[in-house]
Amino acid sequence: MVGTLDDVAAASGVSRSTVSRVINGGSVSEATRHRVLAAMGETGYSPNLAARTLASGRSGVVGVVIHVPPDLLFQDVFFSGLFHGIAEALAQRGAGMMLWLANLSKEQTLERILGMRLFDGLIVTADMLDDPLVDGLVHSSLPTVLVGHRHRDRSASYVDIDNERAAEQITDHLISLGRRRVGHITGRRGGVSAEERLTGYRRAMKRAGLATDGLVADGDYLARSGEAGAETLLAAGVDAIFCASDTMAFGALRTLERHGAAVPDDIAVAGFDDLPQAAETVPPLTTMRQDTGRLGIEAAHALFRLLNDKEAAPQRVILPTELVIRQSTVGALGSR
Amino acid sequence: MVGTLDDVAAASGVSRSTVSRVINGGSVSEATRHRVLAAMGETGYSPNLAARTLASGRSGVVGVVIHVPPDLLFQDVFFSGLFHGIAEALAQRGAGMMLWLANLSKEQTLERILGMRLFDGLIVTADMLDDPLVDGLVHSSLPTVLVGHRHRDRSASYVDIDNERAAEQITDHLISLGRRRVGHITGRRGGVSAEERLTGYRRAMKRAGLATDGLVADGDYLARSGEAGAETLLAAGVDAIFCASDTMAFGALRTLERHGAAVPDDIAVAGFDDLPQAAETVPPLTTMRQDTGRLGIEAAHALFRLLNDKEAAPQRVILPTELVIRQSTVGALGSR
DNA sequence: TTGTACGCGTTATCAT
DNA sequence: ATGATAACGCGTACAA
Repeated sequence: MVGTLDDVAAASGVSRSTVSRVINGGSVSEATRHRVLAAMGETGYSPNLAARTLASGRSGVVGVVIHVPPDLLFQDVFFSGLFHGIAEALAQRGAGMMLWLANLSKEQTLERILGMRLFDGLIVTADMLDDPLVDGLVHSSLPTVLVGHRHRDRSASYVDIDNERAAEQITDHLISLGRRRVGHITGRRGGVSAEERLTGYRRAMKRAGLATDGLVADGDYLARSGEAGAETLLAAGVDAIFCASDTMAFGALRTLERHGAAVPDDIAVAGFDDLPQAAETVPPLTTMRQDTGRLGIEAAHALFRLLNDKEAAPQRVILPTELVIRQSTVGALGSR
Repeated sequence: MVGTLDDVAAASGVSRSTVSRVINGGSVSEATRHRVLAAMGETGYSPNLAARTLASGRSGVVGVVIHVPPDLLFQDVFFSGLFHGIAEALAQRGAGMMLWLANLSKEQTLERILGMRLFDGLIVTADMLDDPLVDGLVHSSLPTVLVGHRHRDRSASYVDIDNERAAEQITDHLISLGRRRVGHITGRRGGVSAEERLTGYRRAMKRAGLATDGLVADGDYLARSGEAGAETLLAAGVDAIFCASDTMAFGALRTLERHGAAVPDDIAVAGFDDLPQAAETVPPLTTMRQDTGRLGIEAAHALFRLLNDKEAAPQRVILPTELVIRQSTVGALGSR
């Protein structure tokens, strides 16, 4: 038995409401506050979340929805970094975290989450172009922050990076080095980030007057698709490859090495993410740095802003990315 | 507005209690049940978790406590597999999952979890010899299932493998191949699994009349410590190395290759876990298979048994492990 | 500053 | 089989 508000009230000789006030910060005289606090210490009282939620409508719990196959959460650094950031930020603010992965269908997940009516707010990954789960959540009455966003989410709250611009920038870098047949290995097609990076790549190529026919290979962000993509692009006779993820770039490097193609002399290679390993490859990988942990933290903070101010406008946060130039594109020139 | 029990009652012309009965399976006539169900469909009603929890004392939510640094959750396959299994099993049973990692101190975590009084039960990893968090949770009034267990947890509910016996078995295998100076690279010292595997290794060696002085190198389950440990053991002149994890074995193999030591001719190598990559190393790795996903599933099932039967005895589940013999210990002999 | 009284949405007990 | 009605533990107008 942990006791209730009434127990504390009885123990300290005041009414229940007074105890409630010292907990929630109402105006209480210093003397009684002291007595109540003492009583709370003895009984080891702590408020019942269910009762408090029922009475106040706030639970202090936020739902985190990452509807991807659970193993992807661990394989794909984007998700693990993101998750890490969210967990940390929520814990710091004393919020509970309820997690939903892709163990159920999107429809089931949606129903359960909205049905519970327990959460103060939601953090949801939104990378699929067509996603009934995200649609349902965004249009629910719950304060929701998306990680990533589709065009239709323009009026929602979200945190994201500018994928298109980042891809354009890294492609520009390749072109500025004199590369003309720049290939691209995409991320998971149908995903917003993949499509936008592809768009950015295409735009840079077009602006430089370069064709992209046959220079795009579909990937899925994972290493094996990088190997396969490089194989394809090698046959297409590229002189540079921009991979939509570092992980794919690692795979591409392996393929190129197996084929005896020199990097960057024959073919320049660039990735996206700046994973820790990107600095350790041979040659070290040029890439676009993004901080996925920060993305998670910002998502949590945006949500808190929404929760603390009912009138708050939708929160939209675009985090910066940074081109990190290493030897996989500039050879030894760039260093020492 | 999602509506309340009263709304449904009004819409279907029955009392609130009757609606509650059709939801929770009381005895209701087929006719009224039908009307109520229809009304629920229209209003899109779904019960309020907080209210239900307050009234019944059951929330349908279980707390999952994996108090390790969040990045370890992703690096260490033991945890990711475990987590995966737990998430899947809970989702299947329609239970919500609230997750606690090491974002707060153990004391803070303990306080928050017990303070909430929202969970029906708890699943907690227990690998540290001295862990106030686990102690507090086990001694709380909440039904709790441990993953792993210390000696002092003998009377609690847990799922685990027999680490000591498994280590003994794999060491026996090495000895049976004629190896005499079998070294061991341990897991995280202070962890139950690491200590027990060490004990099992020592026991097998002792029984065979072999000394272990200078043949034990401390590791931490991760690859780098495997490299370092192999370095040490190489200098100690071993003819076999049993690593407490596959990940460390991968590191050890790299070190041995760098030193030009032939595996298994000069030095036999064995791991623990049977990760997917264990079959892909050169040579393929002999190892002890354990199914960490299954461990998570069993933990969830054990908890459900506890929840469904208040009188249930403590659940104790020891999952089997399996010695998988590959070329890293038997060379080409074992195959084709 | 403090206390009273009601409501939050359910479940559960007791009549009927 | 069904319907009142009392908890469940807390927040909060409102009154004092």
